Amino acid sequence: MHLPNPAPIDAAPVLAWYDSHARNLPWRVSPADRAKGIAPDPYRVWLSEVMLQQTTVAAVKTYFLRFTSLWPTVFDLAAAPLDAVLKEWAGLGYYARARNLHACAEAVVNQHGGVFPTSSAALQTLPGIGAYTSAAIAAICFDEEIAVLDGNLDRVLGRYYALPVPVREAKDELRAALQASVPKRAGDFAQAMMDLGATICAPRTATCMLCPIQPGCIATKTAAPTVYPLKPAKPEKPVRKGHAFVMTDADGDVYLQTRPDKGLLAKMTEVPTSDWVSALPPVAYPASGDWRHRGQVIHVFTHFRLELEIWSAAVAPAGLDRGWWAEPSALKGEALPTLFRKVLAAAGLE
DNA sequence: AAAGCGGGGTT
DNA sequence: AACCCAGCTTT
Repeated sequence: MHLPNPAPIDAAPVLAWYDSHARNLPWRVSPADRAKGIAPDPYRVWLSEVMLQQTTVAAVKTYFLRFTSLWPTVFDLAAAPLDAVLKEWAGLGYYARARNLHACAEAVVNQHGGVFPTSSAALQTLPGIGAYTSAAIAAICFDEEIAVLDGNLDRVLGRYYALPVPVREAKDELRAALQASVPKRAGDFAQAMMDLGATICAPRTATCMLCPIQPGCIATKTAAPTVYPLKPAKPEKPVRKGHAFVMTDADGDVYLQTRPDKGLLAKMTEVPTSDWVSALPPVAYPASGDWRHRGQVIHVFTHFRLELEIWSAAVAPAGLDRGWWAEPSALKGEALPTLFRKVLAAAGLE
């Protein structure tokens, strides 16, 4: 046990702070409207929460507006082809989220009549909805009195209790301490604590004099509150190298194909590449042509750094039957991850 | 329990 | 250039 008998957080000043300092977000019902009995739309809250998994608010906003414009209800999203969803998700990353999002929409429509379940336990059985997201939806939409523990709260609680070990080693204890603090306004409390972590108790700075829970905070009494939460040592990122081949035909169309069903960037659109390995392999062109080297693209993933040599050529289409030829003007609408947009840009397209 | 899985905003 | 984000799923 790292937190013997932790004191609960006093929710009252947190809610009072939220009433006057809540962020204005496209998927959020303001605390004033919530007090009038206006409830959030579970579809919009769910969509925003999935987009926000490991992704910043700033990056999500435009995607959220685009999705809700194209597909205003869960019925619309469930009826859309997965392909269309992947195209709209392109650039946001973690593409398994988009596949699970579509599967979840289908499950809500086909198994729940288009109505989202109202308990965190039921929500968590749906694709792409785990411990955090189920709690967030249940609290925000239905005021279920449940602890909503995300990366912000890891930091806020790690500091509040001056947690002496990395969060991963005390997750259950933090959740229990938070659970003991949840008030009736559970949804506003969850959002308030996340806003607190995003604005006052930020990763590199803590503006403790403005913090509504400073009185009980242990870290603020120390010389350097931001040393919490303690971080585990990070492993070094390996480098992988390879070649990417941008081919055009006589019409100037570009050769594209779909990535495999599983693994990195699954089912997304790409141009052909070599394997990505630690030592740059000899170049093996996928078709004959006047190949030109177009420089290098560097792209950093979560668990490795990728360095691709970019080659382009006009080729005869014979033997290329796995993919398709796309007009350059149509590239914008393809399900191209950022990596391959960089590759096409290096080859003079896009 | 650990690994795999993107990309960009912020500092 | 490092850090880290409203985490989930698979192994």
